[in-house]
Amino acid sequence: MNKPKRYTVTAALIYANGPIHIGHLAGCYVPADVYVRYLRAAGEDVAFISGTDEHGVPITIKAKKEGTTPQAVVDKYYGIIKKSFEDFGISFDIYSRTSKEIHHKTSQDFFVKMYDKGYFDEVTTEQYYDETAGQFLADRYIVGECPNCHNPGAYGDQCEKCGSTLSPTDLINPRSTFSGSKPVMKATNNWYLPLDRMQPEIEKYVNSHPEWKANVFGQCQSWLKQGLQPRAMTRDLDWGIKVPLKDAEGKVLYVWFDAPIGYISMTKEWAEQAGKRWEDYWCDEDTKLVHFIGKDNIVFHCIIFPAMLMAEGSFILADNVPANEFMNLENDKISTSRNWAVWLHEYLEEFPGKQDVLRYVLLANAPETKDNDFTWKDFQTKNNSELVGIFGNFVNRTTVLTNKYYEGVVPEKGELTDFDKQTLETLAQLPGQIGESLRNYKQREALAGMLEVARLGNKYLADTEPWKVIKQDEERVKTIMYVALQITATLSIVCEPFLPFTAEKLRKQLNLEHKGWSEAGKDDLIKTGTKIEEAELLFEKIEDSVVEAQVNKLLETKRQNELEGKEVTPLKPEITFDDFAKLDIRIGKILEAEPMPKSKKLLKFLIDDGLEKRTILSGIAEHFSPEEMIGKQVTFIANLAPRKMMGVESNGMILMAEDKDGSLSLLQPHKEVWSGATVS
RNA sequence: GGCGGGGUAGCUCAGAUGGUUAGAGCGUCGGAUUCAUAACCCGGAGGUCACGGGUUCGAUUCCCGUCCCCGCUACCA
Repeated sequence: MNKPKRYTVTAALIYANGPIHIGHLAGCYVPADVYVRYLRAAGEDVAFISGTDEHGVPITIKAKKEGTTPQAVVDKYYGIIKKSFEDFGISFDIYSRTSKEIHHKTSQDFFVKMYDKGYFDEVTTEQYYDETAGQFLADRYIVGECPNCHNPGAYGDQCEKCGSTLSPTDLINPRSTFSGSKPVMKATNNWYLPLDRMQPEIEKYVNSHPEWKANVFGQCQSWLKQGLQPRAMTRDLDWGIKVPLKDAEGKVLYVWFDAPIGYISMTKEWAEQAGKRWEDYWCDEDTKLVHFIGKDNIVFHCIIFPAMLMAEGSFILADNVPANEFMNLENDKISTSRNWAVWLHEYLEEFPGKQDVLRYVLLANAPETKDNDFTWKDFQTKNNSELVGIFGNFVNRTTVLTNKYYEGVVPEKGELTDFDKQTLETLAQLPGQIGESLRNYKQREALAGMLEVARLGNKYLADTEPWKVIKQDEERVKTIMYVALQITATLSIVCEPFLPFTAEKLRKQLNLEHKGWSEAGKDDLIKTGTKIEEAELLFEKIEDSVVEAQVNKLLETKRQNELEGKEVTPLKPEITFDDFAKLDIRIGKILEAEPMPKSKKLLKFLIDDGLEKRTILSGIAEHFSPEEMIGKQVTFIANLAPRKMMGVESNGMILMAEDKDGSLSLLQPHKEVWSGATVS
């Protein structure tokens, strides 16, 4: 697009059911903030919008677990999350929430408009219904026995023990978590967005943006190739935004329908406060809309939300969706449930005032093209060698010398040498380069450019050696310090998007006003005669013991996880001896083993059961190789009804014990027995 | 298995519509220096650009195949 008149920048609406960690910051919020701070410094008109997403089933479950209300849950986390963002200098123009009245109304209007235009298909499906509680049950509200691993506490969407993805109808003996009663199937109507019919338009949109990052564009192509499916935009639930139609009692908008509309309703809220027209930011072709998100949201922001916007008809579509990949922590995936994370509120307690250090490290290592790793060792190194050694040190050298030679007053500029001119020329070019990188979402490159300014300063001082020259030529030193001070002044501008707290400190130290990006690089930013403050360190070293303590904390978490990670599965209901006697459990010997073609999990075994050779399939390919299984004695259920999987009939089931860490062990007799031995 | 992303220096990562010596930071080794938080500055070493084929005058960059890692998706009696 041509030069936009204004920018609407959104950062993902975070789900209000937990605090936030460095992964959120690295993947989405710091990049968004850097982009926005740069645009503002460059004089652009920007609206920076985000908030919490407060609807959906997981929040109701969390409330139930904690014995409180969904509203109490979202109130609590809205507060915590908002504070974390403020603490880290994420400069939203508004940080709101989807529980606001204006959001409910905006979402409903949006829905009605699509409805009136005939965009939805009304579809009747059979869903589980709890007659005692008088409500339909979301998948998560149904528990039962997992058909795969027979864990009795599997949920309707997933068994957390074996990881299988389930549908509620797969569960054996389903029960409602509300009343414990057995749910019944009941017909219900919901409204579907026919993404399948809209595919051509969506494809046209996506394909008009080949400049999107490879991970984003590729992910979209993956979805499009598989073919889009109609998607329900309403749910039978009582927590959320009411479906604004007659005969829609007990139905709410699907959380992924209302959440992105939150960007619009929050813009409205902000515009009202700020005296702006929200339409300028959402309905004007000259506005550039950019969504910052993590890679888990790509499909919603690049396909579903644009489809909704197209259907509604009055809005612009995103010009770019610069999604980052994920940030790992010490070689392991960040996980809230396993407490494998650096929580922002904890970080600030342990590293008070060091927001910029974390911002810097997360940016320097931002997962722009692939998943990246955050390690405390690297955190220390980046702090000590780059922020302290290069950035802080240069500023300190300059301010110390200025105070020493001139009592803190910026000296006059004399005759410039060729080297001075060359340095100032380089200085003049860097801000433009950094800005260019930022506009292209190359933030790591931009950050390196920022540090390059400090490097330029260090080199300038090393080459001009004012501490030596002062002994022979005092006049010359004035010019040298003048030039060095100009570099610090430019630094205070170009570091601002990345290190806002440091920028503020530096400006104070130099007694410099807040200046725009276009001023950066000029050779008279800080005027002769300006009094600067005493040198004060911008960053301090981080000692080995401090990062070791953090690593130990994580190791402790790991130990805790191993201890607590698995709970012993509760006992199943009592059975009689006759029930047991129905099972025919035997020992057999594996004669042949081979992987099932086209399957990641299944192995195919030929087993000698004493009577004959039978084929058994088992989903253990991720734990055992076929070779190591051959010749082993195994325990299996011999009279289980045959079942065909991937075209091959399986006659029985091999028994395994699952250890705490999820690894599997064969159940074997303690000395070799004959094939066909029965177990009783 | 399908679809997508990735496999480049000890580490973390850039890059190339195919073209003379493949880059950065950190680490390491050596030098210089003392204004500065033992910081800074200069220089060296270190890569068969996952592997095997193909197209080409020439490929690490394009094509095909294989292997490995990550995500989504299917299979898990």
